[in-house]
Amino acid sequence: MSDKSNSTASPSAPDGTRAVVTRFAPSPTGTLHIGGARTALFNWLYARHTGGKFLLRIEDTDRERSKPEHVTAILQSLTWLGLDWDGEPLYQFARADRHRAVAAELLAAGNAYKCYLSPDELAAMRARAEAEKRAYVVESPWRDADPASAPAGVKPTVRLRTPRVGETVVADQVQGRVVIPNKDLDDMIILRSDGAPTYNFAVVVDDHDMGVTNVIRGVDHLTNTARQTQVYNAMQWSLPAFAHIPLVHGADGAKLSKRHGAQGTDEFRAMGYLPAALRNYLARLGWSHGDEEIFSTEQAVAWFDVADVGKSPARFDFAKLADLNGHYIRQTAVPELLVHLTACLKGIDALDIGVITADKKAPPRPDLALMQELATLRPDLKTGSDLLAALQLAGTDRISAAIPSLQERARSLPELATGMLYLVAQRLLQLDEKAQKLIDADARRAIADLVALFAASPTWEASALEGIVRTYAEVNGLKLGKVAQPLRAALTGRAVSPPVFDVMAVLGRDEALARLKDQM
RNA sequence: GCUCCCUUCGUCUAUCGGUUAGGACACCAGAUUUUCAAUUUGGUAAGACGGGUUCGACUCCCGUAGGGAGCGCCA
Repeated sequence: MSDKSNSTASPSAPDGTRAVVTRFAPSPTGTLHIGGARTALFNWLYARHTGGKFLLRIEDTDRERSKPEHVTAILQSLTWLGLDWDGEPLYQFARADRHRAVAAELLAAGNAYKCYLSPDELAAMRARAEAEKRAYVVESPWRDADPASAPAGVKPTVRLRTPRVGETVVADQVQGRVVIPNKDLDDMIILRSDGAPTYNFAVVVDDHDMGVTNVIRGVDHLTNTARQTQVYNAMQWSLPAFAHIPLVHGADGAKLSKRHGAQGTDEFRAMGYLPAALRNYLARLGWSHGDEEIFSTEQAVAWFDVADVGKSPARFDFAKLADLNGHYIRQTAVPELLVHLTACLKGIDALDIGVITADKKAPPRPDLALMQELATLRPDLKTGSDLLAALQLAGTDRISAAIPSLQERARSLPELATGMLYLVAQRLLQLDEKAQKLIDADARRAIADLVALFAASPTWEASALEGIVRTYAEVNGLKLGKVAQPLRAALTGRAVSPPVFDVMAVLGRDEALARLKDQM
């Protein structure tokens, strides 16, 4: 991409219109925000829908805050989400010479000028504007001053010479026609005094050079677009189509932030959401296709259009995400689920269990719930990786055997793992309060009777074991629950678990009998 | 403060001047059930407010209120 960055025309689509090129342009100052993930998703969906290209640009011009590890993390998150990009990511900082060259063109054509206003002078102007309750609009005296009168030894910024009268119109595919009077738009700085290009300028040059036809980004960039439009006009470049999508808010309606429990895509992975579920949820947040709620990525690609994106901000609803996630967990085949589970457990390593649990209004953290449960059952296991190792010790075939009965009740991967804890529990099992209550004198007698019957069973299949218990209950005039619940308590240490006979089958004859005998 | 944007059940949304205002999540109740889920049946629940325009407004216009975003030599 970058080697032919001066090309202005994008390839033509078969029908003669320009082929669509979208881009996602994160700045690597942190991990991928969930709102950014949605922006990326919309760009990706639109590109795939139209058969166009989805490009990536790393906006790393802030040398202080940009970090290579953030680039890696962002790319990993996009990959995890299944959003593949075309070509190599473009690094904005590497293109500073090109940006300066365009600035020089603008200067030569008289569309930009050198401004010798100092930061102090600007601060004073802003303070005055605030005091007089006016909008802060810089009117540089250098716009029309004689360059010869420039102060010696002062490095100027370069400002765009923008129209003083009239208006700049953004024809937005989501927001509609947004009109901003030019008098409210001051002459933006395109080159800092150190020669570094500014964001609003670099974006235009890059979008143009990359052949971007459709800019889909958050509404927080709407006013930037007016400024960027002025750059396009000054260079006589054709404008891309703009679509400014509403932001994602937390449950309280404020912009999504740390206080809402999670905002990084990596955190959602640790919480055990499947990429397919997150994709489905995110797509449905602000966009709709009739009454469709659950749809495959292929369907989303087939249906997606920026015209169907709403204008109002949407609140993030963890309950709905969890419901969707449960759906996708049930849909996923065991081997694939195992892959996701492994990755998820590894991600729980660094999490501090002590944090976050205080706020009642905070969204549920299945990962933390898992760790708390683990702390009571196996205090020796401290991290998700420890648990993973313990599970692997129990045997992959056992894990696989345990999954089918668990996946239909789990709404997240950590929940799935929580349901597996009976596998790694060690004798003597620590029964929780509810489980202890289930084991009374009657229960002990029943367990003793059943242990004898089980021991005599030629097979250890769930159906056979169930037959034994059903017959026993019937003969003794007991409800099945009266017998099955104590078994559950003895086998898992909990009053809630997957079906007991599945549990017994997964544990195997020796371990199951031993746990039962422990409670006689 | 200034500029711009938004407003249908608790939440995400459908509706594109004529509907008993639909769906999904959540919630409540019933069925099913060895627990929890899953499944299934049913239920509660909405056009912010006030004016217009119109035979007729959730839908178009104006105002009010509430909410959001932007106002850097950050991105």
